[in-house]
Amino acid sequence: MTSLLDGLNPEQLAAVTLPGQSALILAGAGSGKTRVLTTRIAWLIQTGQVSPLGILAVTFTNKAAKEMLTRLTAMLPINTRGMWVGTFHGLSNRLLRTHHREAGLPQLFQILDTADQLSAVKRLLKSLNVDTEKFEPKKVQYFISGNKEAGLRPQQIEVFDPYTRRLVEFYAAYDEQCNREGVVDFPELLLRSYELLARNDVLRAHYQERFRHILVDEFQDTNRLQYRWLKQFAGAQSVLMAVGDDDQSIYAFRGAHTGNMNEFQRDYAGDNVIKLEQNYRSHGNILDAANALITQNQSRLGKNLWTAEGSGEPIRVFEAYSDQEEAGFIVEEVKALQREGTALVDMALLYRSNAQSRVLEHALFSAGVPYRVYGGLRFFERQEVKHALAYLRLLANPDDDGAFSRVVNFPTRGIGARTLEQLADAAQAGGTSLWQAARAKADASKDSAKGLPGFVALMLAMQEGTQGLPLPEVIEHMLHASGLAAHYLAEKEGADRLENLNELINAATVFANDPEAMAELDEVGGPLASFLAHAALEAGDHQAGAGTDALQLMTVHAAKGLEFHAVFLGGLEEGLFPHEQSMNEQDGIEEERRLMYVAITRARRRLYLSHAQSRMLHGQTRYGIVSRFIGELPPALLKLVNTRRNAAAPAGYDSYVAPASSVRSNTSPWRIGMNVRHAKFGVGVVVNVEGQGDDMRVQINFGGANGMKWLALEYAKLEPA
DNA sequence: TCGTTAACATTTTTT
DNA sequence: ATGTTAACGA
Repeated sequence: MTSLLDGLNPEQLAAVTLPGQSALILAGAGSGKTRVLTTRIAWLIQTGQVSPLGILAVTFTNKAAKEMLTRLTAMLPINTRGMWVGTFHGLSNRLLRTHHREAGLPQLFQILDTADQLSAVKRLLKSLNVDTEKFEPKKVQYFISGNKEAGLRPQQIEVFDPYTRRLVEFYAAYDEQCNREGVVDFPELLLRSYELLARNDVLRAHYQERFRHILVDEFQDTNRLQYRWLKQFAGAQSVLMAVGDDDQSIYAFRGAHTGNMNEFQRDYAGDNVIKLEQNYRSHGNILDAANALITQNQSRLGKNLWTAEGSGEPIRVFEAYSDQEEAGFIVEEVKALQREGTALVDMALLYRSNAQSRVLEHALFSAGVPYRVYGGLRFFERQEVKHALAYLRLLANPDDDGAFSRVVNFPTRGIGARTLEQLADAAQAGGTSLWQAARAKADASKDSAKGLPGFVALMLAMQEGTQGLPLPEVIEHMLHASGLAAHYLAEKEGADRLENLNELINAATVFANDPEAMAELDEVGGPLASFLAHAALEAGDHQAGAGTDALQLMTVHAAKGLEFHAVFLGGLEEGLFPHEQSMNEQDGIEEERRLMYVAITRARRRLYLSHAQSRMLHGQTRYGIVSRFIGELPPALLKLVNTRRNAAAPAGYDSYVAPASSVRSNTSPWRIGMNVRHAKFGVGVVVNVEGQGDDMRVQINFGGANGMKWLALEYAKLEPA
């Protein structure tokens, strides 16, 4: 009989079977972290140390939670229903639905995503007549969310200046608005849950008694509030296991607090720290490079990856003249690897920022290489889907002013800014929601066919018409009754949007038939509310093309947790990677270096690093020098593979150790402001110069009929005039 | 109310 | 270069 424990290395085994004590697991990249986590849960259950209901397992992404459940059901013949395995937000949602009264929330509270939250802030600032030049909505939103994530309510924030005082007032008013409307933003889900347990001794005791084993994934990414949230669930006999890798902490910019790892040691684990350092993913050279790089960071707990496999191939470095040449090189290599039998899905093009994908996409498209770009707009974030969801939200909770504002005049039904302003005033005066105010107004009005009364009639009819219908039919009814379907049908470019709306019905059908998903949320508010929560908490994979063999394009951030046979990392230039914005930030370079570490450790067998001397950025050519990170890798592991020139690498590859002088001075004879003569266009003045050497081109104003011209110096015959 | 234009900003991202 | 949003005029 095979055991769960078969095939684990000694450290993994120690982590999986650790008896009754809390521990911190430092799990390096590719060290079998997820396996340890799921095997431990399975082992605890199988050996009868805990019932499935006694487990609390928390992840960051829905994907990770799903993966954990899938692996768990493969290992154990148990029903995962009712088990608390999920994301911080998903579990908070469950807690708050169950105890909505104690938490001071309506049962059907709606969840605001980041965009909804921003429009709520805008609406608030408008109602307070705030000058949005002085207080940008984005900044106010950032302030509110930031403080919530630090666990702070308005009255707990220390104020030293009038500006902050104002922000705190907005925060308080914003909370009031949300309470009035029955909506909850992302950080509020956590803060509300935390406060609920912190204040309610009975509830806290209940959950602490229940959860004997608490496990957290990606612990290095937790923020302060998440850690405090966890601590509320941990009772005297709870055993905690936090799994993380400080070297892969790349989300400090959004509030992740690596200090949590030290605090966790102090609070729970003590010396109980297990390091998983054996890597099952990459060949030796790749790991040596990663180790050498990350050693340069000062603040780390310390860890060194090793592998039982051989060194493998050297890391290939390509130095391009331009981003275009870089892209061309990558495409050629990809095609060569494909010819040798590597599937495209097993190769990835990684970059620091999304803007870099454009050139790559262009080159791939021209070469006919299928590719798939990750990131970008997700399904539930699309405009048409948001409109549809807003109608549904309004059906579930008419007092949701955000949803009301979004659709009251969409599709347009002749309700202008004037009307809405009056409505907002009336609502504010009467202390009611927009919907209530609109109803009052409609009742007083004679003509109920159009305008605001028309909208009120529409919603009332919709409420009635959807009564008792199954979820997909509710949506279908809404799409037609609201006029959304007709609107996008009439629109020139509306076909895609219509398709997405149909896809929404599909999603609802799938959701309504998925016992797991329904079981999770159905008990707490009905299918519509469950579906809306699902839409808010799980933005939806931008699927399409799954299953086909396509090259993978994504940012380094998005690649975390993934692995590929071959990885191409482009744009290794100072200012781009490390990003220039990071240089001003506290510990910015160290986070960039961790990011580089993540990128390197994605590769199983082959790793390409490339950089370009010139690159189009924001419509201008920028000249960059090679990233310091290449210089931080042991030269012996690198191989320069430029084929077009420098067929052989320069001795010792020293130029990378001291990246000094790639910046060229502008030696061109053509300068801005200079008068020049052209054979055909006559005399003009140089207004702009771009590029280097043969690539150089100048913009000249010839005036009159010829006007502005861009001329390539390689071809245009110019002389000073 | 709607369509056009000017201004603007532009690292990374999940929930 | 490019996409998005705010302001403006028909």
